[in-house]
Amino acid sequence: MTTDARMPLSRERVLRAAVDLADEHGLRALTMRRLAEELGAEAMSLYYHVAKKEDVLDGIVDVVAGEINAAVGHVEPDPDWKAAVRQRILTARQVFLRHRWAPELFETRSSSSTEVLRYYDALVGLMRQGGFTYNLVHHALHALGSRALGFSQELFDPSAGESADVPVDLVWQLPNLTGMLSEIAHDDPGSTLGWCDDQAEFEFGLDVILDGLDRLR
Amino acid sequence: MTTDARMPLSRERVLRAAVDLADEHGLRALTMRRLAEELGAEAMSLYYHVAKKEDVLDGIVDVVAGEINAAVGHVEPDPDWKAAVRQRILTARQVFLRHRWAPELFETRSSSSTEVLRYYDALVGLMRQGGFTYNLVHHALHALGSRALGFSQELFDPSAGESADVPVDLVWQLPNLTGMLSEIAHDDPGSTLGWCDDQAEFEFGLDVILDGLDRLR
DNA sequence: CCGTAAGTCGTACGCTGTAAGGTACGCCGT
DNA sequence: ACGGCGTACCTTACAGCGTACGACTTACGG
Repeated sequence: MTTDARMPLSRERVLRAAVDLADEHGLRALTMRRLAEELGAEAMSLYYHVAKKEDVLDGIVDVVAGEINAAVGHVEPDPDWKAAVRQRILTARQVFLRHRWAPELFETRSSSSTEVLRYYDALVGLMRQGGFTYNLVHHALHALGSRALGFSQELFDPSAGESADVPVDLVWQLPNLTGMLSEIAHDDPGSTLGWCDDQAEFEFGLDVILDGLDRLR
Repeated sequence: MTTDARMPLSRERVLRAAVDLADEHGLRALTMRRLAEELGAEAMSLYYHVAKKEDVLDGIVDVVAGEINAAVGHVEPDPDWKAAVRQRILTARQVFLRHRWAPELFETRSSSSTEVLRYYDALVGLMRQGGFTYNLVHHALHALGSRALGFSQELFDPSAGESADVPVDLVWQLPNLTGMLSEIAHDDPGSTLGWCDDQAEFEFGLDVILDGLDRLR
């Protein structure tokens, strides 16, 4: 688990270890002491390469965004703007599936990672080529929200509706919800990102937005 | 600031104080000691009324969702499903504008607040009346994501692109982004929720999705 | 051989959530 | 009247957190 340890520390090595730690044990396990331990060093040694913990968090956002840019760099271009953007976003999503902690982090960082800016720049370029005005691209990015980067935080967990921790008398007050949940065979708990955000639902929402934007083009 | 203090503690009083504290000083200031201080009590006294801090966080989510349900209860019904849903969501959004910390919290809670379930139940009912199948309603909720509740976390902060903390050589690598930002007079920093989510952008994205859903109905 | 810099570490401080146990008070049955 | 008990609150204490500060080790140029 702990890498060979006697390699010299560096900002890159610290950030890569941080990503690995978050991948394996979640964001909560990412503490300076634990991170140092993983690197075979002491907590305070990290501060020579990193300003503070916030810097580590900003850094791993940049690392993940870098992975996204590397991934989308391999997709072949498509003359149809919608297919190109769609493919790009779905490719980016694959990276988030490897780093389940990333959405939560991306949404709470305020400073813009340069890799994220690079990603958006290419996305803007794709839409411009597709005939969008700058103004409409701007609206489009807002409309897509986090979907532009490849994830969407879901607030609604249908599985909770059928789980037993909801009191029975409350269920009677939720006729529409229980009706829906009983009809929807929501039995594909496969590749979820966050809670209940499987591939089909993500693509459905994405296509609704992309089709809507296409009509406004 | 601190309320009159000699009223007896209760779960409700603790949660209301927690909401007030978060409103005034942010989520980071919401610690058990600080919360107790605000109530004129000691930290450990709170644990008689709440299980743990997570319970407080779940509780204030429920409080906010309750405010939303109270607010949407006053909107007059509309035979047009789209107008009804739209009005409902925009009304809910007003509540989030009063509690800027709430989006971040809503997205990191996994357990479903009963008030949130009630909100979704009514929303499902509205769409069913509008002619949606349960299956399409389900897709619709996923497509709306956090917008269904009245907020959308924005990842892209255009103001960062023009701020000086981005090095000049990087700006040259972002022609599309700088082109867009120079053309967009993004000078309405008025009612933002999170970063750069003003009313117009929220409504634009919402309408794109609602129109798209209407066509699928 | 020494000065200086880079890189690492030990110690300590103030903060966090909360486990464990103590204290004051009102209501109860006898 | 009185002992016991549940309710509500408090005191103390502990492990873990981020990190300020200063000391240490090593490498290297003069």
